[in-house]
Amino acid sequence: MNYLDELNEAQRAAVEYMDGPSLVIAGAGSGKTRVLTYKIAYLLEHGAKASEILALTFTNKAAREMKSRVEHIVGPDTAKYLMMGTFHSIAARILRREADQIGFTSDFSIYDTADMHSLLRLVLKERGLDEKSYKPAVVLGIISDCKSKLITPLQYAQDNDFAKRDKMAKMPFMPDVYSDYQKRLRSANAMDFDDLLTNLYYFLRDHHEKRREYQQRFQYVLVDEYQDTNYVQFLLVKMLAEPQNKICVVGDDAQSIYSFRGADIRNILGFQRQYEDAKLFKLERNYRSTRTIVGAANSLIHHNGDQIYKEIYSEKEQGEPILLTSYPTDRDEAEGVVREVRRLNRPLPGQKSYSLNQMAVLYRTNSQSRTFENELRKYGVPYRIYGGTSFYQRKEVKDAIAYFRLVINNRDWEAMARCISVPARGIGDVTIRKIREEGFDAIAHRNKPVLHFVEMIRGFEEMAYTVDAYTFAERVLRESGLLMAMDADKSPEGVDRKQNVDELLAGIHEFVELRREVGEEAHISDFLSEVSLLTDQDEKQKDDTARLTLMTVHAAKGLEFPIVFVVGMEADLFPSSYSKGPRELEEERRLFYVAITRAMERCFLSYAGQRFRNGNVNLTNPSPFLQDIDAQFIHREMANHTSGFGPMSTFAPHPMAPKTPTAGMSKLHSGAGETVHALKGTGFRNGDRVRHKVFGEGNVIRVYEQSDNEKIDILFDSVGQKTLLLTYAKLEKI
DNA sequence: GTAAGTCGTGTTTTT
DNA sequence: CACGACTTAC
Repeated sequence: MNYLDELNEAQRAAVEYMDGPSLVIAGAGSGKTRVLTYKIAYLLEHGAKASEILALTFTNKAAREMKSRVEHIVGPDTAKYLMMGTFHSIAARILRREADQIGFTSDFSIYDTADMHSLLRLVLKERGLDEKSYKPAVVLGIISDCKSKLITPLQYAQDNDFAKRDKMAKMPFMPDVYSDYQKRLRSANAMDFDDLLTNLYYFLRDHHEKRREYQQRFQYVLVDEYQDTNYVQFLLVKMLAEPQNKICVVGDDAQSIYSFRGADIRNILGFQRQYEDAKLFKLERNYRSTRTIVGAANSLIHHNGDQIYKEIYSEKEQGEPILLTSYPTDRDEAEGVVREVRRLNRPLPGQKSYSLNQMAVLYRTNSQSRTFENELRKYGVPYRIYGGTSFYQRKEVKDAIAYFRLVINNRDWEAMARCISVPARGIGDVTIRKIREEGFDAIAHRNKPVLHFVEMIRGFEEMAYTVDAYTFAERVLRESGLLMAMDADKSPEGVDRKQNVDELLAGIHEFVELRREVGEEAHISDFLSEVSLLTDQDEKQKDDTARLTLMTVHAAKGLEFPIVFVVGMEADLFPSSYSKGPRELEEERRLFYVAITRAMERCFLSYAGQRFRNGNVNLTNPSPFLQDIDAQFIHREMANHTSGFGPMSTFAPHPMAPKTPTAGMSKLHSGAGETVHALKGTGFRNGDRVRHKVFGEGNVIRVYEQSDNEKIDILFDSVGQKTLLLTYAKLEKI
């Protein structure tokens, strides 16, 4: 086959080697996916059976993409036998098959974050523990951390260091909490995400025959994004690849950005120590970006210590320098970026034009998207935000799915709690607790609503395996009263929620149809086992309007855009204020590296002198990372206050400023010491002495007004070292 | 038992 | 600001 000609020397060497363990260090934009897909094709051509190949990814999207690309080369008939998927989905698939051997049924539920949260709260309540010291997010974090390191509740209880740490954190009963939590999961016939991995590991470790069977089956093991594996994933991969160790891991230590989720960069750094005969392939040629972008990224990442040495290079043109712009406020930043987007989208004659699809705005935190949304809406620029709460995490969708879950696994208490309370059917917390303690039967005969509920679910159970998933879902949601309750809610959010549930039903319908085409009938349980691991933000777009992409840097990993804006380049934001330690700082730097290397042609960086955060205006400093990029690649500029008032130094009223006060002004009280929201209007006059909530005192130099969005800017004299230009802040008069 | 009002807290998040 | 958890009032 001539596809090997499409590979460079390093890529080709990596593709052709499969006699033993190999590590492919794939720099950003170096054709990593290409190597993986061609490698699979190559294996298939050289005698491997599709079913012998196990390929593990981190996202469903990555798995789908790789599968479709392999399919393209070897054809669907071969490709369909490949074992390809995320760690979690492959683990779930095996565990469902072997469930009875470890005390679960094959219909076990998979608990997502919301379920885990509510289960934990139940455990805490039962133990009479205070959620102030046992913060659920923290506790779940500790538990997850333990699981990814294969520390059982028993081991946890015997560990003195943990005991000491928990005592300091005022959580002495952590071992009990952990243990209760696990017991509850088991009795609910449920696993959380981490359990999928640990349970599979323990199962294979303890069942020699089964282990040998799977080891035999998976002759070749390939792992994508290896830098993001945690300890249990490392062990699983290692175990499955034994004894022949035909294992190939692909990754980039410079793009390891998930250590906060348990990923251990040492897995990739130590691979060659783990397998002493491992071959190392480095893909250093970048096919994505200009030399400037690659050079800038290199200069940045070289400030990190621990890494596998490599020098990424590009053979493309030098390209434009990275433009670094400083703005007075976050709003100005958003406006400036939107202005640039529009300019690039609809350029002057003779200049290159870019579709909105070719541009992306990347930020550190989701909350930064709002400012951009406002500006984009103002100018009617179509955009699309990735991330946030995904479809299947939405309350209304979870409520609907809870019915299916409960019918399939009637020990799933979290699902039950949801079903019972939506729609409201006169069963409250007290009754739910009683049911939990005494069981349904004890309560049902003396409680009408409960009896009715039980009978309803029983009725659904009869249907579950006799009708297809769609018919089932539709009837359950209708007969449970959920659809009717949702129709009754005429509020805009309510209508929105109904739409989401309708979309869920449509999705189930599509699922059933797809299965039907292959001649299978899909039951609701089939849908459930597929959907429980789809946290995936639905890719499919309603129309083909070109849209500007907005997303976090994390979400951007693996993607590329001709034009990339990395915004909010400020200290305590990027790098995050939570990342003060050297290790954390290095991870943030890698994150910035990921951000820059998304850009193919042009990269814009920006920061604002002050930023509205958590209801306050904060003065900011430029990100220290900006110093890490070699100055030769950067061009700096300072933008004026662009919000429509003219330059900062001019105090003359803007021609567009309204002559009369803006709406809401009369409502405002601004007595001494009273907190006011400048957003709603301003009771301030030029020359007022004011105290800002965070930064002390100053004189009001000028009050600007703007009619179109009811936002008021107030320019102050020096507060600390800076002049504040407040757009929406809490102020006190003094 | 439910619906409206106050309080407090606040990264990133492939599964 | 903006959301979720808790408290208060029906």
